[in-house]
Amino acid sequence: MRIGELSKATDVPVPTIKYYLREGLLPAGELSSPNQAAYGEAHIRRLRLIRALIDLAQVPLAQVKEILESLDDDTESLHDQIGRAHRALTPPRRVTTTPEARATATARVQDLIQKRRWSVEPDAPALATLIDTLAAMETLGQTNLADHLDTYADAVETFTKLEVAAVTTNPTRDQLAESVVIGTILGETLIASLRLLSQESTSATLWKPH
Amino acid sequence: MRIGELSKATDVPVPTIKYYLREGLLPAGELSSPNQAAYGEAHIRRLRLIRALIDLAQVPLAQVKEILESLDDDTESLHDQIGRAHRALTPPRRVTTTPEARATATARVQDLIQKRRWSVEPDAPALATLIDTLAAMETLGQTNLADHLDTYADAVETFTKLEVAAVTTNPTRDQLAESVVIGTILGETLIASLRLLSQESTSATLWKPH
DNA sequence: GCTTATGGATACTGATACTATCCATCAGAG
DNA sequence: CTCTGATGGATAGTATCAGTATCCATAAGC
Repeated sequence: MRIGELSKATDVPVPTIKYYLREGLLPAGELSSPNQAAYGEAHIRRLRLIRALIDLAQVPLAQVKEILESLDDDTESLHDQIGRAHRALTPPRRVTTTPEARATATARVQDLIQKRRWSVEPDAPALATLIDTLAAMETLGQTNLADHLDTYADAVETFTKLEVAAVTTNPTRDQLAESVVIGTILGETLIASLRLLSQESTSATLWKPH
Repeated sequence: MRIGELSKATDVPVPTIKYYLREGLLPAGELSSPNQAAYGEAHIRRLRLIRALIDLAQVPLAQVKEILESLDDDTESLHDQIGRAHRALTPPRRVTTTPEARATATARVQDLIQKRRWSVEPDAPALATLIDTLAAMETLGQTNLADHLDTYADAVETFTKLEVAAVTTNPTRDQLAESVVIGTILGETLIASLRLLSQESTSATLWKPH
């Protein structure tokens, strides 16, 4: 397959494919002569994955690159690969909330983690985001949701169990890793859009004028 | 309060506050003379809300503006205000999946909506995202999750019920609208980070080397 | 042999979210 | 009452991101 056909198959413009090749997101095709390369099915799959992560999950290109490198590196443990995917989903934030709100939020989260016997690294990226979010809700005078943290955590544990079960049926380590990463990232988009649909429906019945 | 104090109170640099004023995200202070304006508590709140939406929920500035305008416009129905928040969370995507995958996904989603008696506009932004996400999962050979759509939908309905209950205790329409919008947007960040924590914990116990 | 496509390199673009600078004015300290 | 530093407003500049565009020598396929 030449680059034009790859472009047609994935609907990604040729210059964009070239860009991904330059950036190292896509492995080079097999060169038969200095300006002739052949691409295969793997390139189509990879390109589709890249676009799904960028377009659907809004993962920055640099993080996509990291994730892909991690997936291609079979010396890395599955746990570390997941860690990278997580980091891709939680960009570094510099949030300001009142120190009191932060303290309350931190305590609440620590409590949650302890009660659920979750084993979480203290520098987990999602930990900071969770604390910041709770603190922001508090600062904005929106405490109601935080009071139901436990209910949220229950639901979220259900998701995780489901995903682990779904994913461990995968035969090979490679496929497993890819499944987990796709599930983690696209799963988030899936849940978010489902939630919006459910909200819209509820909003329509409760608050739609007339 | 002068702009410098506002800056100190919120930890947002003065030039950034000026920028938000220019862009119409923040209402102007009360002018006492051509170069002297006074800001109040409302400005602090507003600024904190803006930063939470931008930093935590990654909502683009232009969308933040739209949401705030909608919140300030009391002729708009709550349902429409929620609609705007939803649109802010679902940027227009141009995704390519195989037509077959799209068809399957569309049918699946229609089925889900019908069975749950959700009332959703056919052009709801989240609808397209959900279909695209399922189609992408299918195209990427990751069908497992989609088979549990119903379980996800159950959990998500729980969220919505919880949020509606939490929010309808608000006395005034204004506060209600703000609560709903904050809950919708920051709630997403909350759920996402909780999910990552749960995943990390599971991953640590299952797959952490040694 | 002629048109079109290709790989590779380099340069340019548009959007986003700020920062920086300038300036005339003004408040408050000394 | 003067001097310093902040302020409102305007305009210009910057960094990052994610591509697009252009050029060129070479190769494919009719």
